[in-house]
Amino acid sequence: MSNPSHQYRSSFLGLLAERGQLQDCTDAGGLDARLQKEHVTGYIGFDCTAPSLHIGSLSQIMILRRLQQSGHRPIVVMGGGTTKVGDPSGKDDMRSLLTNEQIEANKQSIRKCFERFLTFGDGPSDAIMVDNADWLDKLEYIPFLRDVGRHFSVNRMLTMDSVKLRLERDQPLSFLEFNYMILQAYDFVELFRRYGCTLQLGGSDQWGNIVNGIDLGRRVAEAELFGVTSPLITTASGAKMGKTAKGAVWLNADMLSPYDYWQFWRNVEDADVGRFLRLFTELPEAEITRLENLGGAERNEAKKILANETTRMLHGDAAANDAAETARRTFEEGGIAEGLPTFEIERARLSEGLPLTTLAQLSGLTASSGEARRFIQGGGLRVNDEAVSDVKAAVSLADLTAEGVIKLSVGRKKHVLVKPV
RNA sequence: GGGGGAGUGUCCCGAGCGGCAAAGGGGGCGGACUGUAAAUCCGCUGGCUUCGCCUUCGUAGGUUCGAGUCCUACCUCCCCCA
Repeated sequence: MSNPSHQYRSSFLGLLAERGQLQDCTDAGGLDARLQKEHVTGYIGFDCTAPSLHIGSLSQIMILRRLQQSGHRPIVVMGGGTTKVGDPSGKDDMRSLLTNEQIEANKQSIRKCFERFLTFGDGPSDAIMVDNADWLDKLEYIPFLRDVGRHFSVNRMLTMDSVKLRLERDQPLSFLEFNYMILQAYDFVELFRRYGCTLQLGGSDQWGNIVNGIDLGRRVAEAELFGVTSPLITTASGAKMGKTAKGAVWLNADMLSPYDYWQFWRNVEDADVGRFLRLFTELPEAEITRLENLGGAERNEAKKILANETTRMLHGDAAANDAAETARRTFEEGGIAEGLPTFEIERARLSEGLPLTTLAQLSGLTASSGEARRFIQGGGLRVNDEAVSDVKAAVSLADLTAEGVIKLSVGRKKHVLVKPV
């Protein structure tokens, strides 16, 4: 249920609604009033299951940013504690357990990217970052059960989607994971006590966890807490956001280059452009309306703007400009742009002549020489923009272009420059 | 504790009388068509020094000329009984 923005008086809820990031809300009227009259502290928790967040989390990050822009205080909660337990929501099978060392390393790696989206500090609307391991690790089992566990009915826990879906599909659910919702609920209460946090935000799959936290807060702390969820973001064709052939679309530059990040946004489906501009940029509504109504090939202009804006926000102006320029030269001029991935090889090896399949594999263009062979057979591999048909073709210094490199390509979009050294 | 069932190509789902690099989907990638889009059609979707060799079907052994397929033990999960 998407609510028209005019229903809300507070700038924050109005903004979320306008941007398509409002799915559900507990006591919308009460929260709306609260947001108008005081600084509200709100949080979102992030798992530490990987060394980087990916764009599946980007909508959540944008929500925290919008919370801050609306004058409120965001808390980024790193799930250093809850990741040790594993959230069963939306997953069919049990995740393999990460070691404490892995979780800690992931946490350190993830935290950096928030600085690009939020302003941290000590002011009333400055963001703070905390790790729920700070309090979860120290819990004592029996006292915790008596203080918190008694407020949870197993009967009701079994009806929560995260649990119910597993059971219905005969998928295993360990007792460890079963506890996740209790810990997340407890997080909310702990954040209320420590920071006066009264709002939890999250994806729609977190609704149950959020409501549990609100209930628990009322029971153990007489707190009036609120919850807001945002829609699960999918592409127009229904796929989950962010999976590509190479894997997830990571936010950390060392996991996915700014150029590839830019390309991801440049290549979204037509039908997604307007929605993504609203979700992932801060362009004004009027401009987005104009862009999404561009027809035919002009739609590409809207995609470039989407790519520029999203890349700029994550990686900065310089990286976004570089990516755009590299793309322009590669695709619009069909030329050779320095921004493309470059592979260096000893001049001597090249002078002897090297099988193309080997070079494609070495340079990382293809995963194996066998894959390179298949691409050649399928007419998908090019040297200096010319298709190669001979599986046994060799490459040598004679293939250097005027720029002194050899451009290898697979498909329209994947290129590597081979440079002799 | 007892009985029954399941684990297949490291993207997923899923067939598989002892001859299997292993059916079929989905997804992905490449080609054609386009606008670096969608839809459609075609092809590919273990590795290598490729007329051949090597590694794969939960783990470890065994039977066999030959095992994903049979036997034994173990691990994990599901269901039923206690």
